[in-house]
Amino acid sequence: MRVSQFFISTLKEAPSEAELPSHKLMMRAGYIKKLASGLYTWMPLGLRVLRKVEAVVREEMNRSGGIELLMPAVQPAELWQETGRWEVFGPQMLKIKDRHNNLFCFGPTHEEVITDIARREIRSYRQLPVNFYQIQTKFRDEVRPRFGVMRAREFMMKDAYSFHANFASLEQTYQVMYATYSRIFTRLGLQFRAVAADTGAIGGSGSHEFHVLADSGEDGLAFCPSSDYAANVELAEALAPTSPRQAATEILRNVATPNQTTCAEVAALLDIPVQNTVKLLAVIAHEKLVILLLRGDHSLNEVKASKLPNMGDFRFAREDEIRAFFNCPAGFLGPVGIDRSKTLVIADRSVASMSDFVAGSNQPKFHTAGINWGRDLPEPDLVADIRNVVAGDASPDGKGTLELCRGIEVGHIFQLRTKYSEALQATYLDENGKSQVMEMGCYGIGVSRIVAAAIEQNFDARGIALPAGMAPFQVAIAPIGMKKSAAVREAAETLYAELNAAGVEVLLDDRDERPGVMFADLELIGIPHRIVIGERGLKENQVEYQGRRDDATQAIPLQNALAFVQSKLCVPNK
RNA sequence: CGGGGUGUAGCGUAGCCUGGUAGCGCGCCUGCUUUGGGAGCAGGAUGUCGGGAGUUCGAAUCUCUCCACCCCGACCA
Repeated sequence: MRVSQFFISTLKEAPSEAELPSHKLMMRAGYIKKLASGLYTWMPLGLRVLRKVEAVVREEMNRSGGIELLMPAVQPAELWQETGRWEVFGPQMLKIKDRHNNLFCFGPTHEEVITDIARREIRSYRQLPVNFYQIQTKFRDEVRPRFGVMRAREFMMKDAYSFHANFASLEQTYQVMYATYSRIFTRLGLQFRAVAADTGAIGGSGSHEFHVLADSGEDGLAFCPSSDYAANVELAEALAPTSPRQAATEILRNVATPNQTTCAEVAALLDIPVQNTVKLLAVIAHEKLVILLLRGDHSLNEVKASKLPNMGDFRFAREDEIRAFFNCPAGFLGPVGIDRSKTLVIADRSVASMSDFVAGSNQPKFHTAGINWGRDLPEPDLVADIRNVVAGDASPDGKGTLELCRGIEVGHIFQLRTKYSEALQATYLDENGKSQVMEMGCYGIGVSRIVAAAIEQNFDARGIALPAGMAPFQVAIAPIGMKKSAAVREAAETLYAELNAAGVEVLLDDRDERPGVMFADLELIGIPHRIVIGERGLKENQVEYQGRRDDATQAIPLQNALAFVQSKLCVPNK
């Protein structure tokens, strides 16, 4: 491709709305253009990258037995009403009406449609298992789209759905998909981690997420370096302390804390470890105020808490609800002296094993110290794991301690079991001629998100430095003074023709720009290999090579340029 | 949806407090020069100052209102 016949639009300054390096660079490199919040055009350059990712995903899906099809993006409401998700999905689903006033949605996912296909097309156990997939645009009306295509409303997804005669078959395909996903992310040159995950709104049993590791990731991950335990922090279990609760040694007393409202501030004032403090969170569950107790340095895990009996969709209590119950402003709330007939006290496992601890007093400007369970207040109504794990916690598999990192979720696989096949009556006849409900799995990859995540992991001060498998072009030729110098022109055109003939994706910068402009653009847009051709070098019969991650150029004989580039393409550019 | 913030040319921004000709850098167009790290000179184009209403002789600037976008939180397959 010649730059003069392609379309490149780079920016020296990133639009002010971009925060993340990947977002800024994708805007600056002209990969994407924003149309509206969460809606982006993939410009020619960015689209080439997107297609590279798609191609790898498609190849690996085909290789592992996936069968590609393409379902409609627009789906009738009736199908969603059958599974009850028309209501459950809520405002995240874009609902639309056609000219006949019939209701549709722009598909946020395709369990309903594919299960409808399965129930119509699959009659016999002989047709199972089968694994359908598609690569297609999804729309989810996110509450807060952000970070460019990282969390866009319209995005490209690969979604696969498998159907099985029994659970063992599902488990087998699930393992195949797990391995396939690992291979896809490895091939794309990404650092990633697979973690056990919560199943969320999609439902089902087993589930794993695949995360590209990046500090800017929106998800917290817990993993154990000395075992293969890894889980989303949402799910990672915080074990109960192994040492039993110590006997009380202190007397119960109020301490003045005139300006201290957080556990850290109180601990600092009293010169005690923050681990000796307890914080109280007041939440409303089923219209009843519930008290959650956490150690001062711990944070609430809302996913865990919402799974407790009667907690369901709880919310934090408002200031007026707190005052009505405690007769005290937030910041000084504590568990001692509470009317336990009107509330439920749920203590985190770590809090339940504490003694002589400090908490609010339910009087402004005072905290209470020397609190002990049993002596100063009744035991908790419920002791449960309701906190997020922290680095250094014991691994739930008992094989070491946990570490934390952050990740960008790029893949998620689920064992759906019969949630959708039952609702939509997707059945088949087994060997005995008996009707059975199909087992189902589903497997998603955020194709467009991978592009952003990969850049998040592969950039430098000069711009995007994607792994070779994802770069928009493999090689760039930058001729200096091309219009003026016949020698330069001829050498550049010859090498360009040779590389094209050899099937290399080569970009010839024939704009006749100054060298600095060409270099800056080619580096910004992330071409892994660059050949510079100038009169200076041609006098010595040489051209220059520089890899995108190299610090310096190296001279190579002109006649070896083709072979040299080809040798570079054979080794991973990482 | 709650809290905070921002809207001025394609991008980045100044001006707003204290009302009076809309400015700068980059980019873009023309010409000449230049050609090994985002060139120089000369000339030029592009703004309904987010929309609407109001106050005023006069509004980018003050007031009200709507909209869009961004950040934090909640939410999230």
